[in-house]
Amino acid sequence: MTDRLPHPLRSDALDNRERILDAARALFATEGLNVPMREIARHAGVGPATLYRRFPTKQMLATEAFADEMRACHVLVEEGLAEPDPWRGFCLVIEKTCELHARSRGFTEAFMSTFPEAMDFAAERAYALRSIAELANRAKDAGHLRPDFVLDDLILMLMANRGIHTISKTARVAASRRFAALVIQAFRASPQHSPLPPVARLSPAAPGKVM
Amino acid sequence: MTDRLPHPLRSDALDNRERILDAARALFATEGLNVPMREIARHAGVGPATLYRRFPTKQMLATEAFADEMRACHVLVEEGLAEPDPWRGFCLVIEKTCELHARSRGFTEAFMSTFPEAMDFAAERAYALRSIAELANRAKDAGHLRPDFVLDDLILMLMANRGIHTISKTARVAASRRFAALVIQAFRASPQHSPLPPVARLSPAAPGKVM
DNA sequence: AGCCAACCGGACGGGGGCGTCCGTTAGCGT
DNA sequence: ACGCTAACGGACGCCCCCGTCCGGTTGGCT
Repeated sequence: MTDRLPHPLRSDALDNRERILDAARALFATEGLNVPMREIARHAGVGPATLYRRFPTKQMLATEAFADEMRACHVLVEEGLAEPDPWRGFCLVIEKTCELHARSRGFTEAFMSTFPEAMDFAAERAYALRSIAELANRAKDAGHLRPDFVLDDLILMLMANRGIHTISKTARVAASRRFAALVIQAFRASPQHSPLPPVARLSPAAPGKVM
Repeated sequence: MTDRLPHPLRSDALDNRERILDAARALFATEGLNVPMREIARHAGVGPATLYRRFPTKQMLATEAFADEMRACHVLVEEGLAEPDPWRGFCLVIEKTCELHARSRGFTEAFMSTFPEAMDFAAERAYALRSIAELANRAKDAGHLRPDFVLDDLILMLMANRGIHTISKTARVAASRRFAALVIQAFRASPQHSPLPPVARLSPAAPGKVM
């Protein structure tokens, strides 16, 4: 599940690889994607060359390091879709997504910023967005989601949730929980809401050099 | 209104000073506070030494560069307070604040992150928050703002609004307008909202090195 | 046990930002 | 018109990060 045929990797190499991934996960989570490669290497007790040998580019490292989160994201969306009540499913997805993103600063950055080069995340992200759009439409039909909701609003919320990455981790997941609740309140259909200002195209987001 | 007595500044020096501030405003707005000092100098058509002579630290430069925004922020809050309907005033403050922050990435960073060292912004920020708290209480009493709103929720929203700084400026102010509308919807008192998750302490925000 | 290839990490050169020094230029007061 | 001095900016040394090369080490197979 990890590598292809070319080399089964020697035992010490495989051990290092694992320690590198652990260090990367920890540092990406707390510091974001901008941690120096060498810092990761140091933290893993490994020379810079070894790090570069295993993961020639930071992108490849990030892809492997965030595989778990990526899977969690996929699962979370499917759970939302499976929920019989679409509005409940929609809420679940928002809550879980906010929490997931609150837990790792690096994951948020990787997930949000369509990478400079092609990124495996893009496909997964597209899948998630498509599924949520489906869910949103069902929730609208059921009359629980405000009719003027558009998918870009969700992206807006994800970008916004990204903004809370300036506080300690514990406070952050608490904050993002409350944030999710407020977001849900904002999206809930209500007799008293006034028309929303027009949407802005967000999708071709220029991420401005993340890696 | 600009400098103290020690030196009335020579004409060319004053001219350079002005061009530096212009460049700083432009670059801070688009690139954020992390632009290299030299880039500002280059953009102003000035040597690095001149820049450092006028503004020994980036913090001083930022303080001067954002004086207008700071004033605008002050005025905006006072307008909100002056509004006869507190809920309307509250909404106005949110809308205007979001727009103000959407217009300059650097201002958001400066305003939000209690600077590493003491910052003149802190006082202004404290004033704004105090005033908004006052406004919020009035809006609660009038029954338009949800009773479980706390000031930290507003900070949360500001931090979130900061998250949208990854898109082009035009799209950004549109996005932040819509964001503000959604935020207002989230804060409005409503019979159907469920209890919010507990707040997290945000104020002693560890900004993690901004300058 | 012994060998070989896979693997390791220290060291190197390049690039960029930082804050400061100093020889030169030019504003301004007489 | 002249000179004094504030003001200028190119150049310097420092540090950190980047990605790669190479001589020494060690796992694993025979």
